[in-house]
Amino acid sequence: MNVKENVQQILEHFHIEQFQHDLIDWFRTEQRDLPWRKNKDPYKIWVSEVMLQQTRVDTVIPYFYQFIEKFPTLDALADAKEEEVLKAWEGLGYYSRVRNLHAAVKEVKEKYGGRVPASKEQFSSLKGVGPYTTGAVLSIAYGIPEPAVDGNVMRVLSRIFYITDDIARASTRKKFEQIVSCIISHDDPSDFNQALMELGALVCTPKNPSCFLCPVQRHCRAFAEGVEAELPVKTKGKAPKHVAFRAIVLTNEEGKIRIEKRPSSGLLANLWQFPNDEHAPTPNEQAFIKEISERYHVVLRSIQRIGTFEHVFSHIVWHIEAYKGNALELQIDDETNKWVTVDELNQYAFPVIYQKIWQAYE
DNA sequence: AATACGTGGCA
DNA sequence: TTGCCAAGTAT
Repeated sequence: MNVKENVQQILEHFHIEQFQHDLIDWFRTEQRDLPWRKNKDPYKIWVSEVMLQQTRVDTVIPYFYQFIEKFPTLDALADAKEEEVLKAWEGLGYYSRVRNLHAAVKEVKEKYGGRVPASKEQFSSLKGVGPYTTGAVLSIAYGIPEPAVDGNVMRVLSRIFYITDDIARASTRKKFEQIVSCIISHDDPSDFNQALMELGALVCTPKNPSCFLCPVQRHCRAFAEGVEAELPVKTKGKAPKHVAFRAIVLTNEEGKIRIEKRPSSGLLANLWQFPNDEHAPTPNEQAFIKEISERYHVVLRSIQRIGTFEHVFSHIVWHIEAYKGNALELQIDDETNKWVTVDELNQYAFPVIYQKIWQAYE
């Protein structure tokens, strides 16, 4: 059976207009008062959608306020230095999101005069703009009936239609996009898409869904069958790898701190960190002293242990043995290696794990 | 298709 | 405490 026939079959006996009405009516009275819902500024909607990728609403809210205050318009963000943009994102995670957003906004300023394109083709070609963000921004900001299928929507619809496809698989999202394309309200695509997500966040939750107060309970096949707790089907990923290494808060004779910029791709790209042996973990403290002395061209006689730190990423677990040490400085700064004062330290974006090490040092 | 890519919250 | 995330995208 091909995809279209499959979707046809799924939608058989489904009351589309009644569903739209029940869902949107609920959304209009029950939706949360969120900062990105104050207006339809495409730039602000876009920023919020990028921040919300894999990130909780409660976490995003303070970042959104601060980011918009700092970069109130698309042009303001386009004109900003990446250093400042990354700093505004510090602690939010998935930092390539904001580097892509920065690049995309620059492109919009140059090619489209600073106006976010309402064309699916043009908008979706921008860096960091995938199928979800395309649908979300075009529907919410411009009222264009495009599906915006995120984890909430897949969960809600897997229950409504009793769909048992594994939502961890990339291909499954396309099936849900087909379905949403068929059932989306053309009168109000914005409220429809947001309502589906809001329902997933407030009522049709991953655990213990509140079916008794669900506005679309009468449309839900999983509820009718009593299987809502079994859905959605989602296979789990593999266990993260463990990596152990050392890091050091290195001061010079002026009391300045040595920091270095991480590579421009990969984990925590372009963020700053303290000297470490992440890529070639040394077997003992003496070897670490030798390594740091040679790599940074400093005279380092002794180090003191600060403590052991663990940081869990989605795919890696870092175990860092942290030290402090004072060194005789023999090297000049460049773009990616600097001696900075304690005050200057807060201009640079650090991964959370290095913030923890700094706090322990102070 | 499968994996890389962050973080903090919650049961 | 350990697991599972939460409004995804790039490769």
